[in-house]
Amino acid sequence: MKNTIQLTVDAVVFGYESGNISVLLVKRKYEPYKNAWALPGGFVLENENLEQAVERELSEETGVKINYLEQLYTFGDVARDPRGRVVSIAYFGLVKPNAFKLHASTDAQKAEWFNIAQLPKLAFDHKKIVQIAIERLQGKITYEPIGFELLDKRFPFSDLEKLYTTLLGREIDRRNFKKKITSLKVLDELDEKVSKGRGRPGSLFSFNQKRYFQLKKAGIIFEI
Amino acid sequence: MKNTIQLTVDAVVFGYESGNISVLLVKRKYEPYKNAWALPGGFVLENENLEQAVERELSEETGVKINYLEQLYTFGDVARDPRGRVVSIAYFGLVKPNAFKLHASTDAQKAEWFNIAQLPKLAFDHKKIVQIAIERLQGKITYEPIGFELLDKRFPFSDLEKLYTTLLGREIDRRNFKKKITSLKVLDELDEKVSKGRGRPGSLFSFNQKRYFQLKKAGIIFEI
DNA sequence: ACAAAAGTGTTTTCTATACACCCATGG
DNA sequence: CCATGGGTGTATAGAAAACACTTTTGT
Repeated sequence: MKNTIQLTVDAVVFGYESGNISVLLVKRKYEPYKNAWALPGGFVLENENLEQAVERELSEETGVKINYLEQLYTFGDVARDPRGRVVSIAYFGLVKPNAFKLHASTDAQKAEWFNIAQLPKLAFDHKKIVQIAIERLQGKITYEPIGFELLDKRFPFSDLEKLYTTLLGREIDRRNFKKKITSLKVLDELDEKVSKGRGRPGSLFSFNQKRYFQLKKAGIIFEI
Repeated sequence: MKNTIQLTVDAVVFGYESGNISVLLVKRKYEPYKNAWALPGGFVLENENLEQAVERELSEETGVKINYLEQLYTFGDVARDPRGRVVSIAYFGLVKPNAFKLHASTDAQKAEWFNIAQLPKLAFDHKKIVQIAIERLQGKITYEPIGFELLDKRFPFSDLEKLYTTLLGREIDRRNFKKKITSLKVLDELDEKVSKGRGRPGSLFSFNQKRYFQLKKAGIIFEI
């Protein structure tokens, strides 16, 4: 049986910085969709696993090192790519704020972060892929503690709170939220405090990694 | 870029009958893993969508018509198939009890239902795939009303209850469970009653399709 | 009459939510 | 001293869980 189906991976990588959730996009250097914005990604090599392909493409096209990666969905409609039959396995990634420095190369002219509310027109069916990824992010953050993956190792509590209000698109009660998070015991409060220009300085927190992985492994219910 | 990666689909199809949750397996007719049990599935044709491929393979190999189908996960490890690089997109399916009559053909010697607690040794990485599918089924049934997909159109309430106790692997309180389900208003109680040999006969119920699709669309929270 | 399955409400506990004032710092 | 953001507790309402006896049928 001769198979002429091509296989690619695409990555929807989210980053968060000061109230903005961004997606990483690259400007295509070649046809099809030359000069259009698209998700970073490309053909899977025969001797690499899928995750390796994603990490390689991300590194080649954007220089970003991923912090959290999971498979999102596989898109295989017959007509999704003008080059012929191309099935794409989409991944969902999160990076910490210090990954915001980019350097494009290979197949990409440049890589940039775009606020998820102001995305440009995208190549292929990538708009749909991004949409599904956003839904997954919003869904997931309410029942798994993945929000931490988007923050620095040490962060003020207000950053976590702001991340959640941004992602969920609604205000949350600071006291109730802190109660919930505190009850999970995933946060260690550090001695250090940090000031945001004006106002009372806040304590820095960090993850309790052990506890965090325990919860994750247990598939813990973590409703916000 | 020449791509010699092959693409297959595999289906983990669950059926339920009188307290038994079963998975549909086929006995392989050809190498590799000739005579071993495996998930129904096969190569994706260039001009068919992924779901079409699943349905075609299921129909060819088992004669089963699927009632609910969703994508499960894509398995792409380099060494998962001795024939070379084969990436498989696994699907998750549910069928109603009247689908329990099977007729194998094409690549399969025969098709059979196996209780999920007594599976034979499986070809490829299909054991892992089945495991992931079982986790998905157990997870999903607690927050989406997919349990109905496994029952006949008209069923006694005790069947639904038993399905849940079986899937969750624990007893559930009949009164609380009925309260929960009733509050969703997805069930219509029919006038007809049915007896299970001995004991008091129970009313038959059916889904309120409209309400059911409303809930599904709204991604309703449906915790059991 | 007894064994087997169906049907039915109330109480208690826990969790989610609503809500407002004081504190520490920089300008 | 004032503007800005950080920190903290309690009361209420709603949902989940615990719990046991009666009814209907077949044998």
